[in-house]
Amino acid sequence: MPELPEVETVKAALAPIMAGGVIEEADIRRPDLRFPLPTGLKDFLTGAPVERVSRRAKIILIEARGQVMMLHLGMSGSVRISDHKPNSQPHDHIELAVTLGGQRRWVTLNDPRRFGYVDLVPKSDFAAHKSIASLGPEPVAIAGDEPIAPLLDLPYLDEALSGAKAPIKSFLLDQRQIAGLGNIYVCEALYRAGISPRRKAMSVKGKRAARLLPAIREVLQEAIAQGGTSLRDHKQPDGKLGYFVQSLHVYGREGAPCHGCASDVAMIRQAGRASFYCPTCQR
DNA sequence: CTCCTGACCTGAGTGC
DNA sequence: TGCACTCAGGTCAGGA
Repeated sequence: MPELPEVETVKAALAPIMAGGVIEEADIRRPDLRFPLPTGLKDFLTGAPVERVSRRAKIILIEARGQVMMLHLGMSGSVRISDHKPNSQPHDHIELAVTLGGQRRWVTLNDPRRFGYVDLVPKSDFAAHKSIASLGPEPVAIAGDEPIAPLLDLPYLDEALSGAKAPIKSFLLDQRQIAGLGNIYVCEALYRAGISPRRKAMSVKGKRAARLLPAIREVLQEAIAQGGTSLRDHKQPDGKLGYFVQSLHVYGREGAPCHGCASDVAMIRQAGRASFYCPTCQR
């Protein structure tokens, strides 16, 4: 489900209700998601004063007690925030009760497919964690956030593109190159940049590369501003839908008219993933 | 190394 | 209705 804009939406909802507060209760309802949950997770969480909630790539970071709890939502993970203890839903795996400013709220992690994971790492080892160390730069800066990683820029992008033989579609999905993009926003960024997903990454240079960078930034920033993209069941933590789905130009629109030239949007498979694009506008 | 495939898991949608 | 099948927002191990 969640790419950078959806994860950013979750983090932006969690930060004001968790940072500076205390996790008073932690209900861990199964031993694993994609991986076994870290040993001692319940003890770590129970009574923990939360220092900060942030995000790197698609991973939510909750800092407390000298450690960082890493939360990845995988394909189907979501977070709900409730003012009252919620009725348990299928696939609610972790429920936290958090108190801040005298108000208690409940934070529930739901993940039907369990492709998500939770890990716990000392702050001093965070940068070396295998899910963090290999990540590429962050594509967008979030107003008010301290930078957690280098920001994507054109010199970096040009250099990274120049050595990549894979299609640009696969390149952009590779978290080691740029962190945070997923299938929706790669398709949309390539549409905005007028670049075919089939083009070899190393052939994206000059004006094409210069168009790609703002296309990536703008599509992500617009999606964040609209609360992400709700396709099937994705919701923001307050239960609202993400409205960026209205702004999709190609993703999920196979056979529908291109918004630019009215020819049919095409769908191909690349590295096992669907790529949607306009064969006329994207070269 | 790089790149691609299949696996992980459940639920929603489609077609018969 | 029911069943079989395909597909889904993401990684990750393994093989070419």
